[in-house]
Amino acid sequence: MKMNLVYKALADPTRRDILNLLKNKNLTAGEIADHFRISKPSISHHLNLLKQADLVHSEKEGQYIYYSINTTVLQDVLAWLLSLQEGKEKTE
Amino acid sequence: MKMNLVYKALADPTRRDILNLLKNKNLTAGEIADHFRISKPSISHHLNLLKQADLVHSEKEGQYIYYSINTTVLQDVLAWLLSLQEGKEKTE
DNA sequence: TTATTATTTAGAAAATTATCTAATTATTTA
DNA sequence: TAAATAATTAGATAATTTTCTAAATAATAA
Repeated sequence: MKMNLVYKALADPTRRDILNLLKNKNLTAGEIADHFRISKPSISHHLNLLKQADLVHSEKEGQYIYYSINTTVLQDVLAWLLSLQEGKEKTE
Repeated sequence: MKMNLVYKALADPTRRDILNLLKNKNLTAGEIADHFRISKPSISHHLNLLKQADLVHSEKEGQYIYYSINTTVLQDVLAWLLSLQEGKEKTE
């Protein structure tokens, strides 16, 4: 897994908002787009970046595409953040 | 605190490497720059972004400037990541 | 089959970011 | 004081990212 894609994906506020939306509920691309003022193609692009980072999964259902969050990759981010905090205990 | 600056700061691999370097040891700008192939002004720029995000602190000592990591802002990132994970427990 | 709806892909423009060299500022040493 | 060292600032360029409209694809409904 290319962790750089994960950090890059998390760097954009729109994408973080999308993850917040998917936190409790799986949504279609259209439902997601409805929450934002930017165009559907732009949202589609953000969803694609989230997918490349493996932060979301998509599943086609008829003419709809449902998106769901995948938090497994966040484990590595979490671990890294914790490691940064622990490191300081020695010198302080 | 503008959290967007934090996520943006963490999105660059060079800046993440800088944080890794500062994890155990405070270093001068020059010592940090020596770890990378990119120019000193570029490193200076990255340090500035990390500082704006409040992820590092700088202190002048004579002609040197010492940089140290500040992990307090990471609490919020950590909390958000955990909230994303928790949200899914309901639906799964 | 034709029209409508949902979504993505293509291609381009605008904005942001990363990087460089040259110049500047501040400090220390000879 | 003059030279050397540490670091930043300035200004430019290249690369990446965000966003848009228009067009394409796929599925459903009339």
